[in-house]
Amino acid sequence: MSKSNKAKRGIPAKSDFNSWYPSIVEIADLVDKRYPIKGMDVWKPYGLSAMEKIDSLARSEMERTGHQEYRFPLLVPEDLLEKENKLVSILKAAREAGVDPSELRIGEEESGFKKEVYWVKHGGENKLEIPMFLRPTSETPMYTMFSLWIRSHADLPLKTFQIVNTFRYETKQTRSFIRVREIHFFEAHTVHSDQAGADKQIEEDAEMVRRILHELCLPSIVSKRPVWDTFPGAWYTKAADVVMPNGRTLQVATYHHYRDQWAGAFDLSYEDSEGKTRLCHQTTFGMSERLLGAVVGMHGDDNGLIMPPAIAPIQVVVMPVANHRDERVLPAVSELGQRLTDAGLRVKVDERDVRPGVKHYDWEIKGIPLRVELGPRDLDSDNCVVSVRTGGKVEVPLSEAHVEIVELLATVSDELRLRAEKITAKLIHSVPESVSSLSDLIVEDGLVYEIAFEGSDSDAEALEKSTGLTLLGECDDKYDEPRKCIVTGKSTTNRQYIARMY
RNA sequence: GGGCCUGUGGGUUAGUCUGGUCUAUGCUUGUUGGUUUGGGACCAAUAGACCCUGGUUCAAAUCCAGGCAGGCCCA
Repeated sequence: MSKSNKAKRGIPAKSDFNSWYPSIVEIADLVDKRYPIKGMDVWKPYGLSAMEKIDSLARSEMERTGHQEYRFPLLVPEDLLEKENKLVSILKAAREAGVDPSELRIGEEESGFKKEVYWVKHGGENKLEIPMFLRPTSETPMYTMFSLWIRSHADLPLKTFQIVNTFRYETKQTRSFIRVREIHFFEAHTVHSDQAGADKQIEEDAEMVRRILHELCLPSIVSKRPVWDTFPGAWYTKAADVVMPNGRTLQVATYHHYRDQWAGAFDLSYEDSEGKTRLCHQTTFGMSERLLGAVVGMHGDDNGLIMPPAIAPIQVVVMPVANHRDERVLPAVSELGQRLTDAGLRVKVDERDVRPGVKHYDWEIKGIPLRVELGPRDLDSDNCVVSVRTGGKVEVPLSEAHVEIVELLATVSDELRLRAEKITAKLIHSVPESVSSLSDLIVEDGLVYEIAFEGSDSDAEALEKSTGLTLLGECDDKYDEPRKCIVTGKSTTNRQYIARMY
């Protein structure tokens, strides 16, 4: 017992986030990174279960808003990409023609995913006439089919989604859940008869993101991405970013308004009620396992993960204590376990023959919100002891346990939200108006900066160059009073954030 | 795209510079048995590794070449 300072299974301190994160995902048994391809982890049951809970949140949002689940093929023939490439280059040309050359960003390379996808070029020994690639996202395969399905205004709106794996050939450093080569991806694609329908869809997407992030107890910054960071072919892109404890932002959700740009490329049109052919308007909405990455990174602590109750694979662990001394214990434990299960909770009864301390540490590392101990002393006093993962122990009357534990879970969620807000607030530095030029802006590593900014592409580039940070875009949350833009001095209510992005 | 570095049991690590004493070290983990059991118990026994291919040499974990895998830095 004098060894209580023994390293907790080698978990580095969370303050050293860049070592803590990769360690914890393996120690908590979410994934095994030893598979011999970088960026492709093996999902272990615990991690997979947490991810499935997140998927369920997304599915229930989809159901609530009238989307239907599909599943499209993994392989895409190369020639389908031509439509997409043509679209992207047309848009690019249009943008360039309408914009002052001095405002153009250099380095916008040729469009398409060619370099970022995995290619399938052989079938057995034979070279394929038309190579195929593994989907990096599914616009191309889906819209090809949509154009067959949609003929009349009665077919609209078409609201679809799928949860599938997508692939990107990442050459940069990979990190579990955050930057991977095989992505557990959620994508919703909708088709509308006019822009107003798509506009409404974007609002609905925003609302869904808010609701999901609320369940995950994650605060976020929602911004409209700058033009150069807009998804290829999109009219505009909005994204939700979560600030990780090391001050880097993690994009966890995006939604794109395509207007009728993609529809033009994929011949997505319908006959309206007057018999006229019109182009469709489209949106997409994407999320991924990054949500789990954000949960891990935001809520975990020196002792391991902390799972938000909404997605905790196990919400309550019930463990017998000193059952070798008292035969009443085991029956009481299984009765309590059953009662909690009947109350709709995800419960695990841990009857392993190991010391209680081992069980506590095991479940603590995995971030189980509540641990219930039940032993002879508790039986004598008609109580049980509940250890709360966010801190503290509570004695709860046995007869009321199923009610009180549900309430305690809610307090864990509240506490996580509170902590996450605090962590985020500490990481965001609001640049005061007195800092009125770029040269006065001193950037410290590990922080996100909030600034008033309204300028051209080249102003933005200057801003990014001088700070070494990336502009997230126009935040949805505007300033109440106009402020001076930090680059141009123009008066604006545009709140923007600059940060190192993952 | 350019440069640098690394590869030893499940994890971590010593040995590599200077080839032989390596039949490869420590910790941790696993397994078995016993004593234990209200927050990481103890004792004993036991299992488990030099990335791959080739070269140099009497002799290679160690030196050389290539491959594969991984990491880091800069554009």
